[in-house]
Amino acid sequence: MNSNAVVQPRSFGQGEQRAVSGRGAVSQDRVIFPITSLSPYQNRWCIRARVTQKSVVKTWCNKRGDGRLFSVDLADESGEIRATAFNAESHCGFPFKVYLIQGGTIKVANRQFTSIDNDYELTFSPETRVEPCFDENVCDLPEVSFHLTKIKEIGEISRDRLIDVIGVVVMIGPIESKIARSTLKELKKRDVLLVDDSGVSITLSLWEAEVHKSVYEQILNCHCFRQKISTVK
DNA sequence: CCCCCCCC
Repeated sequence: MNSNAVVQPRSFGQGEQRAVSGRGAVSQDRVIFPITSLSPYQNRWCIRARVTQKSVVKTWCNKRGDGRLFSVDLADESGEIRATAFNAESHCGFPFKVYLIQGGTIKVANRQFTSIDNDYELTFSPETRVEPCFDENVCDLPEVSFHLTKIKEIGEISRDRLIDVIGVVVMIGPIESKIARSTLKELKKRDVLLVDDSGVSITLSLWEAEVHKSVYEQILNCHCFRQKISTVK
């Protein structure tokens, strides 16, 4: 995969302006749609959103093909949406700032891979345009928002949903070495015990690079964790 | 179009 092939989405042209329809916020001559109003049936929209999370650029190779992708979580006053850019649209220099984003495909989100509370997600296309937003009121836009699940309620949530948990690390296990059954690869594993104000504890398993994250070593400090549910013991 | 997340 050649990183030189990475292309920035086109910015709005200088003289290119949209007619203002008379309702909704307006930013840099664009009518702004709330993130929660986006759906597959809505094809003319522009959102004004803050980047609250971003992934590393990931490459994949499987029987369906290969490529690279990058995803960001976007938030405005109405809510959040996950956005993914593939191949030519993927670019890694997306700082945690506010952008006007227009164009792309809205599809049904897979809740297995995001805790964002939105039925849809956005896929960047060659038509997607991204422009830094310079409005004064962008400071009103939310930063990361967690949708917290109480540890006591984790058992009631369907398997394989990604959830947010806030808790205290009360016990840290040793770093262990395991052999993956499928690949026979050696894996580092560490269990920590997490407790919250619902009075219940749960084991949080850390793998590989996660094992070394110092955030888990601060016993009795409070942190937010965005984790996937697997087997509940 | 990713979407793997492993061990006991």
